[in-house]
Amino acid sequence: MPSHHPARSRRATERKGDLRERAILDTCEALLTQKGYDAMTVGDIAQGAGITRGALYFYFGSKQEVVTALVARTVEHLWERSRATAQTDEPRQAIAAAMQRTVELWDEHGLVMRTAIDLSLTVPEIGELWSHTADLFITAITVVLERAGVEAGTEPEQASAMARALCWMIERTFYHASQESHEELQKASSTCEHIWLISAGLIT
Amino acid sequence: MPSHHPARSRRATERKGDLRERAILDTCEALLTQKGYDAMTVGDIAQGAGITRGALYFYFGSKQEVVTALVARTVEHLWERSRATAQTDEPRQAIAAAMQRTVELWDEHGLVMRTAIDLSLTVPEIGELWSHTADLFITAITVVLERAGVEAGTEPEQASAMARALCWMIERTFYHASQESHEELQKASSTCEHIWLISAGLIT
DNA sequence: ATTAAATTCGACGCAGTGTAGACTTTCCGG
DNA sequence: CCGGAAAGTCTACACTGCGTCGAATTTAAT
Repeated sequence: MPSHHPARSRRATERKGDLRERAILDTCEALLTQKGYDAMTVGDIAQGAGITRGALYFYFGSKQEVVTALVARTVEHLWERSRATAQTDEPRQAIAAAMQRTVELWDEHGLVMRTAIDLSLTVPEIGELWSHTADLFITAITVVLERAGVEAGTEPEQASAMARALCWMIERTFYHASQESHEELQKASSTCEHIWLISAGLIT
Repeated sequence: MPSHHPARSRRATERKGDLRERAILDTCEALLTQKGYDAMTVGDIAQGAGITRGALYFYFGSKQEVVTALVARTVEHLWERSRATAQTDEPRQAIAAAMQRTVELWDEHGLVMRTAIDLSLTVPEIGELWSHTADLFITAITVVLERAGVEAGTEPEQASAMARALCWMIERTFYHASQESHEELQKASSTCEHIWLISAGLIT
């Protein structure tokens, strides 16, 4: 590993490189849609961004690093959006709002989110990023469950463990639905919301 | 594609090739544990099975084909086991039995099942196999839900859609837990069983 | 205008895949 | 028990894609 990788912390002023870097990530995202991770070559990305392979390696150390950066960019977005969502104390409203937001997130970033999930195993960096994101959701779900009267704690039938299972249910259900259509996503959302409400004891 | 691939339908009598074929799949499974799919090379598999790369390509057309065959073998096992499990009409018992069986399956075949899930996207053959397997589970869950009194139908809040979501919850929860330990798997099972029971309206 | 940093390029080496064709072993009917 | 076909095996090769190197060129600041 040479002294390359000045990919981080460039000037505050907008240099040509910042533009290129964004072009690379955008191209990567587009190619991911068209061909998928495996079929997408570093040459493809470089070409799409209007530079050569050699130049791309000035910005990123590897194909994995490119995708990791793309995931990081997207995940950043998720966190922002999540923070921005109005919080409410009323569990039913909180659940509805959370599901609504989740639909929007998957609508906009479904592809990158699916990619992140797929690569979590093989690219530790991405696994880290995604599991951290999941933790945020799990924590949020836990709070809602407890507020709705589910016993707090980490035992299998208490709020924390249930929140984890519900999170995975939502992740996987949306993962599949987002491959289909927006309509499927909406239906999936209804179903998940329903199970969440039941699990919280808010409907019988 | 040449006239290779006599991998299927060999003699009824046990030929040397059948033995080799099994050795290849066994080695593949072992290597999958040690290094994971990407790091595992065709050379590694061949070496482990005591043959050269060239010889391996006599049995399987590609690395993906090897793994697909391994998944197929494992999935076959799952189906057998599922058929063999005693059926009961009492929902509570049915759920408990199903979860118990699921724990056993993930204990024994967790690695291959995780691999199948990971490769579902990139290897259509495997995706097919796994989605068929999931359908079996979804159908089974649907039956239990309906028997427990959940309204039948495919709308978002009816049995079929709920069964799908519950199936994904179980898949993903076990996927993660099986990477940890048998204990985690047991806890995960309790949690999933609990949510399933609540969703079926069998406990409040 | 000069100098250092930023950026780009083309060429190279390496690893891994899949293919080709020759060679050996095993199977079986006469 | 022998001869040819089928089954199995090997070495060598072509191709693709990744990551690296060093030289050339552009850009920015002094």
